Amino acid sequence: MTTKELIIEEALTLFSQKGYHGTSVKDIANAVGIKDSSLYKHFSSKQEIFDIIVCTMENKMEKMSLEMGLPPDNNFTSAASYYGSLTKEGLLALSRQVFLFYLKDPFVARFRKMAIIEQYNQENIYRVYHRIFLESSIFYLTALFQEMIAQHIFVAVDACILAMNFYTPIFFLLCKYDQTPDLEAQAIECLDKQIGEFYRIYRICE
Amino acid sequence: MTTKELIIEEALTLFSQKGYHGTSVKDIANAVGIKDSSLYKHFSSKQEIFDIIVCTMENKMEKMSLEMGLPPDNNFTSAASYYGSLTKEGLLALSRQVFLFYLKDPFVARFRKMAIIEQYNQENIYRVYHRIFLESSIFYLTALFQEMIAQHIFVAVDACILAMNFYTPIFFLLCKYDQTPDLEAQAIECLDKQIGEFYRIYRICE
DNA sequence: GTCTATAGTTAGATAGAC
DNA sequence: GTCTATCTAACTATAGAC
Repeated sequence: MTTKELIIEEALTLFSQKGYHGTSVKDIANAVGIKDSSLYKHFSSKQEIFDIIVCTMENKMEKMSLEMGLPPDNNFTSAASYYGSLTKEGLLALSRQVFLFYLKDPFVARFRKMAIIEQYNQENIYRVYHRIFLESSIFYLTALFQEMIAQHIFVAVDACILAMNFYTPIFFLLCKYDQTPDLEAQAIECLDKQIGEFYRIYRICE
Repeated sequence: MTTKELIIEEALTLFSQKGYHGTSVKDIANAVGIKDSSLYKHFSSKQEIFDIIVCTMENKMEKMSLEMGLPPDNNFTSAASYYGSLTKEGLLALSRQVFLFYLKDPFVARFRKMAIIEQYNQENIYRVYHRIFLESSIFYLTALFQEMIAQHIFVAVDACILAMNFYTPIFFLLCKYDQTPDLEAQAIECLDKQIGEFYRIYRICE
């Protein structure tokens, strides 16, 4: 890893814990193991470090979200069929995978925390955070459930409602168990109950 | 309003927008209309201002949460009967009232934002925020729905699941529409759909 | 690309006049 | 209880040696 990448890395960790203003250039340099003045050979300002993190993570998150969890490709019809073939246990496993990815993936977890604490302060991260965690998720799931309803996998209710019922407990649990990795089992138990209920209500049995 | 109260007031506004480290003592003093040094006649440090806000808001929030929205008294049996008599429109109105209170009440809205952006940095506000917005809400609703199930108002499923299904969309929408008061109608529309669905699924019709 | 040295600014906080 | 003046420390950032 280059020094530049190391700086990004340590800055992300510190920003996600103490926030932008709570982290000094010296803190970052210390974490990297260089003097604060040396840092300016790689970046022109502290703000630039932050902005580059936002850009980098924006692309990374977009890519990860696509690979992970939801669309294997961007074809909703095949995705719907694929998920439709899942048993209840398969659906539980899938939701756990998505939840734990957002909760524990080192990049995603730090980025989410940084975004949460800097969203009112830094315009760029507000947009990215809201797009990824509050808009795209619902948008994608709505389209997916729409297709699954068309394929008679789920009962015919407003797909947006399905998306909300599926995703909002995940979002809530992410916020709730953010700082308590030791309570992961409890989080998963609650998640399983919600997804189980979702399956019970909306899944059309063969 | 005394100067001391004014300081608390302006500090809360600034902390909720720019965070603790993003707000200087001078910023607060300017907002109040005094010199920064004068501020130390009322508080011994910047941290003390923050801590007093947390304590004050903790009590205020606790009281408001009780008055508002949910329990008219702490008797779940009567509360359950009361809410059981609500029509669908009554339930929608109630959920809207709770949502808009958390979203727009000047104290609650600022406190929630401050809590969100300082939760990883200040231990005291982490506890208060999680207790009020992530634990108590679910805990209270679980007890309430438990009682409503016993009274055959709702179908007999795990009351905790009901509480999550009722509350997590509200929580999600609070996060989503925090900074966009102009999109309030859109938020309410989505909330109504979720609560309507909740009513449709779980309410036992006479 | 790292270091030392330092400029220039702002931060939180105190002393003492009124 | 507000002000001016001031202290000390920390901050972002730059200059220049190696």
